[in-house]
Amino acid sequence: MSLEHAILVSLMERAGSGYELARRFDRSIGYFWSASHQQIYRTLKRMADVGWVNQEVVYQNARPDKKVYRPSTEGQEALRAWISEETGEANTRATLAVKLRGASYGDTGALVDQFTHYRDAALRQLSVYREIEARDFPDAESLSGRALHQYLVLRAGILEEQTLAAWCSEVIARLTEVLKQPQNPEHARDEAQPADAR
Amino acid sequence: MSLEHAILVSLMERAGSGYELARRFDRSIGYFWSASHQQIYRTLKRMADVGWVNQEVVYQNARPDKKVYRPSTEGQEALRAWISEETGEANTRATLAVKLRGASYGDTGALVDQFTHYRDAALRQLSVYREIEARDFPDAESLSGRALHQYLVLRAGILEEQTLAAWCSEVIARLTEVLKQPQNPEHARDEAQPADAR
DNA sequence: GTAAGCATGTAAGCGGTTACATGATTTA
DNA sequence: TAAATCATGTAACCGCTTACATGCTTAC
Repeated sequence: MSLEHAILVSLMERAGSGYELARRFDRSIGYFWSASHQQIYRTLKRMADVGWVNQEVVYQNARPDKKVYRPSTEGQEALRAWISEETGEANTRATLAVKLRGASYGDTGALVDQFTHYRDAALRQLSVYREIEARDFPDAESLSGRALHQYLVLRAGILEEQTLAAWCSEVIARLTEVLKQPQNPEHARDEAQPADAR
Repeated sequence: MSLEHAILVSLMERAGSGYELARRFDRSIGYFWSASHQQIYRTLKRMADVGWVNQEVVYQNARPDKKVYRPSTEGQEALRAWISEETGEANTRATLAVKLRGASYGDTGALVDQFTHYRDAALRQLSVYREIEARDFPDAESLSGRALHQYLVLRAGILEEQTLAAWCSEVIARLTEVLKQPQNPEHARDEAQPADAR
C-alpha cells in the first residue's frame, strides 16, 4: 500500500530518476517493499500530475536523457501528514517500516504513538492465539496428524506477534530516548531537509 | 498467491458452500490468509470449470439454496502436487502455512524439504542483514536521526528472519519426529481422507 | 561480438477490493 | 421494527505483474 509514500521517502533521502528509484527498490528499500520499474514509472507520472514531485529533465550525452524527480512542497506536506496519519490494518509492518524510514520528515512523536498502537494490537492478537492454544492444544507435546499441523501454523502466528511486539518496543524505546534529549530535538527545522541538499 | 489451494485445503477438511468458506476465511484460515466472499465465489466458479471441485446444489426451505463444493479427484491430485511443488518467493510464509495445514493430503517428507529450503533462505538473508549491520552500524547503541531510523528498519528484518528460521526449525523437528515413528506413518492411506468423511 | 548497464515506456491481463443488488429468516 | 445471518451474485475499478519494445554505451 502506498508506493507513493515509499517513493517520497526515497526521494527525500536523495532526488533521482525512475530508473534510479527502481534500483534502490531492488536494494535497501526492496528488502521490505518491492516495486518493478514499470510500476515506479507510472506512479511517478501520477505523482507529477498531482504535484507531489517536480520533474527536471537532465540531458546526457553518453547516456539516455533522464527525468530527475524531487518532492515538491505539497509532496513533503503529504508525506508529513501520512506519517502522522493512523496506519491501517493492511501491510502494517511494511508501512510502519516506511514511515520509520521517513521519520525525520515528519512528527516522530506521532509515529511513536502509532508504534504503541501497533504493539498493543500485536499483543492482543497474541493473547487470542494463546487462548486458542490453551483451548485446542492443551497437550502440545504429543500431537500428530492434522492437529499437529494446525498447531504448527498457530505457532507461526504466536512467534510472529511476539516478534512484532518486540520490534515495536525496541522502536518506541529508541525513539523516545532520542526525543527526550533536549540538545538533540528531532523536530528541529534543519533535520527536516532532504539528505541531498548539501 | 494461490487462493485455489487454500480453498482446496479447507474443502478437504470439510465440504462447504462459498458462504461457509468465506466465514472460515474470516476465522481460522483468515489469520494468515484473507479472502472476501466475492473473491471466493469467483474462484470456486473457476475451480468448478477446471474440474477441481464438484458442485452439489442443496435445496433448503427455511434458507436460501446453496451450492456445496467438495474436491474432485483431480482437485485432490492438484493439491497433492502443489504441496510437494517448490514454493516461490512470493508470500512464502503464508503459502507454507497453507501447505502445512494441508500436509495430511500430500507428501509430508517433501514438505519437510521445503521448510528446510526456506529456513536456509531465511538464514542466508539474516547473514546479509548482519553484514549490513556490522558495516553500516558498528556502534548501534549511539545512533540518532536518520541513521537510527534506518537501523531500526534493519532490526525488523533481522528479527523477522530469526523468527522465520526458528519456526521452520520447529516445524521440521516436529514433522520428522512423527515421520520417524513407524507405527504412525503419515503417508498411510487412511490419513489422506477428508475430515468430513465420517 | 556479446552481455550488462542506463533509461523509459506501451499493452495485456490478473487478482483483489469496493460498491451495489436481492431476499428470506431469525434474533434483539 | 431494526439488525444480523444465510446465500449468491454483477460491475467497476485499481494496483501490480509480465511481456514486449527501443537504443545507446561500456566492459568482458
